[in-house]
Amino acid sequence: MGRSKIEMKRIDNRTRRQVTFCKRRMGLVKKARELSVLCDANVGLIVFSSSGRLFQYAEGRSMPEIIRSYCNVDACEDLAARPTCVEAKDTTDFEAKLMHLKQECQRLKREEGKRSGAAEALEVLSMEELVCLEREGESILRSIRERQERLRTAEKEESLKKEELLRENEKLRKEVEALHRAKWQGCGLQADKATSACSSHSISHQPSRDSDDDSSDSFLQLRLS
Amino acid sequence: MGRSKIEMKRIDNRTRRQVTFCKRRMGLVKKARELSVLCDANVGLIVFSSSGRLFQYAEGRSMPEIIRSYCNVDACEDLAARPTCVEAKDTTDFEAKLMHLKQECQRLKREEGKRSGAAEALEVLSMEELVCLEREGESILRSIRERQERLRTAEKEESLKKEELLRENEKLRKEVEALHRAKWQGCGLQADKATSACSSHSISHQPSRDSDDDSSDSFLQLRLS
DNA sequence: ATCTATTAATAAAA
DNA sequence: TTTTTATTAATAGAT
Repeated sequence: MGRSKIEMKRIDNRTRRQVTFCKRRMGLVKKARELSVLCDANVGLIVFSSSGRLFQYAEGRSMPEIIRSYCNVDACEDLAARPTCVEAKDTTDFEAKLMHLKQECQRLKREEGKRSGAAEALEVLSMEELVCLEREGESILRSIRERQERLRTAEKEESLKKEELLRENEKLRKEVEALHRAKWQGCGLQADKATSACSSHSISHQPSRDSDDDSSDSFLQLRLS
Repeated sequence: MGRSKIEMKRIDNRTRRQVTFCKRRMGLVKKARELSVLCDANVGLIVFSSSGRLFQYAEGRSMPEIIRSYCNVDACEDLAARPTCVEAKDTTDFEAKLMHLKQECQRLKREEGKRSGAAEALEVLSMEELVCLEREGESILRSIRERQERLRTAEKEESLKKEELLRENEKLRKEVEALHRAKWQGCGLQADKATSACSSHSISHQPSRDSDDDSSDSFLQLRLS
């Protein structure tokens, strides 16, 4: 529902994805509330955005209560079944890895912020850095356009080749037709048979309409000879 | 949406309530899936019908994982306090966090690749995506240039203000000089002393050369009065 | 954030 | 229940 239908896959455009996330998250919460109110149900909704932010909604009872009920009814069995100690083993290792990844993530996000042209990100840059970023952006845009151009050229070539093939096909078809006529003329065969045999071999995009005129001519010639 | 609008309160009719519950529950799950797919989010949905039946839906990760993440971020202290769960919780949680961060990192790297205009990254994009990227790039360049423009304007304003200050300073300096001269004339003091006293108070970037012409006028007027 | 053309969900009926 | 259909609601894209 919207100005156009959208494909059911991850939205590539970052901005579009964020806007959609916000809108649909609100829509989902609204629907959850309606289900809870209309049908007297307990609903718990947990949403983690792709950046890891938590959104939650609980109606009827609090989220912990709902989760407890959930754990009693369903899962948590295997959770409870785990031996008390999976050894707080390489927690430090995990922590180190986490730290490392977090830093990497932050760096990437900063880069992304700069590249996404976010006002706050640009606000802190000096003129020198801005000029550098501008050059970079221009170069990227150039590559994008080059790639587009190459794609377009390739497409054009394809269609040219196809046209060429069609033309050649048409030419050959006519040649074959002519040769067949000449042959029938020699053998005294009828023209209509020849025409049908011919068209079954050629790929033609126009219905063989004017074959009447043509064949009537040759028919006339045949009679005269 | 339906043959008629319905009031937002518990549906009294048991049959109607059940039918609505069934339909809306399915609708809610569909919406949850769509949010998850379109926006790359992790969604967990728990629904208890009024008769206590459990329905659940989890996308992205399993419900226990989502709940564990939820518990870490938010509440559920007493759930975490279960002795059996505590030890297991830590490492699995680290694992979940690691996984999440890794995914985030990968996503960011992919984005960066696209944005950096790397040939390999562009090679795999469709014309549609390329056009989208081009628009994005153009918009970013626009923001960068706008920011540059604003910086330049601010700089220009600064320098104008400075010039203005300089001019005013010069004017004031002359005025003071003239007044001093008038005073010395009254007291019979010598002019050279006054000039030196004056320049020590003013900030001037040009040597006080033409002070003679100006002051000579007022000097003349003073003499006449 | 707000608007609106469109698509999607669904209330009632069958 | 499930399907159909007349309506209302959600929302994609634009502003």
